[in-house]
Amino acid sequence: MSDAGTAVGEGGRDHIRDVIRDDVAAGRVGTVVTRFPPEPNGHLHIGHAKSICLNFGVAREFGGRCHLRFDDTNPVKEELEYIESIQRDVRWLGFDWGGHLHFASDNFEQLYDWAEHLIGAGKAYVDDLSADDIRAHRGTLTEPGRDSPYRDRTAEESLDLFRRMRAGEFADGARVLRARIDMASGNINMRDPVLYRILHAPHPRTGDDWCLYPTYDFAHGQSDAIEGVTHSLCTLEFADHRPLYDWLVENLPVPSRPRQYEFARLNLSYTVLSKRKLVQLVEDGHVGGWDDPRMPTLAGLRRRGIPPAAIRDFVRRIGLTRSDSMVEVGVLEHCARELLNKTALRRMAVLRPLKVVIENYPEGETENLQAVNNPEDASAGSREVPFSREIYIEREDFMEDPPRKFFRLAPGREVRLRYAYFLTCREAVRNDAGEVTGLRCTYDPASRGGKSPDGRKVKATLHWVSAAHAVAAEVRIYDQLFTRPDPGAGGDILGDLSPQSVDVLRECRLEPSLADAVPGEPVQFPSVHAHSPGGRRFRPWPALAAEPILAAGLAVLPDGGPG
RNA sequence: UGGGGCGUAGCCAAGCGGCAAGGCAACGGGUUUUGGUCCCGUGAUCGCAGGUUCGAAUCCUGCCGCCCCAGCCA
Repeated sequence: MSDAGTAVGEGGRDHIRDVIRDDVAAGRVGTVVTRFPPEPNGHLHIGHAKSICLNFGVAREFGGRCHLRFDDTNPVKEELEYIESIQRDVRWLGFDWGGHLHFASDNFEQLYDWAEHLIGAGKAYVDDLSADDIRAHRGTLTEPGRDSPYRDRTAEESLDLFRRMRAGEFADGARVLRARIDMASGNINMRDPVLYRILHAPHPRTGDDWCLYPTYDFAHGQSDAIEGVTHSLCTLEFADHRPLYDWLVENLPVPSRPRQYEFARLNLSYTVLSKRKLVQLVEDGHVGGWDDPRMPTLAGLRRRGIPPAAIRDFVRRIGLTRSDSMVEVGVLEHCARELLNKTALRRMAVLRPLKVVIENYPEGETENLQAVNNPEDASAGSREVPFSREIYIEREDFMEDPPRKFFRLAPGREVRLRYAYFLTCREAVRNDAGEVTGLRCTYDPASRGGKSPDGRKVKATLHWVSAAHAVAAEVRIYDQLFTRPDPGAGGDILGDLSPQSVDVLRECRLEPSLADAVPGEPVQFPSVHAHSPGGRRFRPWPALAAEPILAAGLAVLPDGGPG
């Protein structure tokens, strides 16, 4: 275990680890080899984190290895940019593939040879039917399919055609290579699935070398076999493909015999994890980009200040099963809070400033007070915070006519200024419109540090910032992107977008030490009772986890859940 | 009416024939220089109905419900 939460790779007990344990115990596999196989057509999100933690975690637990393999078989959708970002995100999450960076495209030549092998064995044929005709022949869920008129053409003819497909003689969609399996199978994936299609498109890695590309089904299992993957772990929707996966691996002279096992994909409340929908959010400008703090992408979570160890802990907690489930975001938020509470530095920041003049504090004087960096961690030390006659406190920490349950400042009431002094409100200052523009207060010089010598108590502790020393900043408060736990379930995803999921506060005042904040290092603003843009009150913590581009005057507040 | 999966508390999830782990959430109470943290306390007879058994969430049968599959996407 390194930092709080789970160490990289720590796993539990589940149906997949049970199988692997048995395989190892029975001597069926020597070195356990897994792989995380993203298609480079989008950014990784929290759902992928589940698979990444599983694959890399299992490899580590069993002393094996995990490969990072890009399933780059569809050049029309894939881009180099994603190949880079995916590697960066996997590393950020805390995993390392060593020298095992692979690409399905590394195997294109071998896969092509195996396709010819299948043709030669009478187990695959070139079909001239159009995509529409193939669909029409496929049958339905309850009716068997019909043979293509080209299904029985000779191996020689298919081979000739297949070679000419590679040579570029035909247009996209003109012909495909199909496996000859069973058009009457109840499993539609076995009704002569397409193995190769013509695509005159440049590939991010192989350029113009090919004009026909293998489908996922033809590339995945064979790539596993080439790499020596022993346990090919994927989500439930591929369970239907397992018979095909097995059929191919059994009918081809592959160097090893991988096995596929499935687990349920992650569903998180109040967000969407489908690549198509995430792309839509980005492309239609509903968010600032893939790394918008409201996005469930790893890049977005990172900007929101959620540490990778919190994500690993989250994955460990939600378990691994074969049953569909919807995990509440609260679990993720809890993991982030728990870790951040132990590690984040505390700093004072006033989001909506209200000027306070301490009338009995000497004019022009400044003193430095000691403030603890993290009450949960003494080794984090302390810092000095300047204090003076004029300070800012949170506007909402004062109420002229407070209700029963309001414990903070009000006329005549005494509270504590964190790490400073006890403060008593004498009166509110108003402008012509009658709005409170400031407070006149007095302090108790004997309460320096926040302790009352006579033992009297106060019901609240306020955060504050010295007016003359404060750093001006913009703070953004983010809330959930969607208004319902199951976005889109009522029809349109866009209709469930929260009308205002971000609030930009431009008048914030931060304590001076924040000017030196390390970008990306989470910071907590104790006692900030942030409100979501929609008015919902966040828990008083955690307040900020920064992408602190504080240099640019920006800080980010992570979701806090309803308070 | 085809094939493949799944059904244990609000949400996850252990359990694999012997008297239903744990986590999150929620609700009480205590501590507290964060209305945070921390601490203590509070919840299920296991989709339904039969059957087998001394005994079943765990075995059998039949229902019911939910998810996935008809891309030349992955």
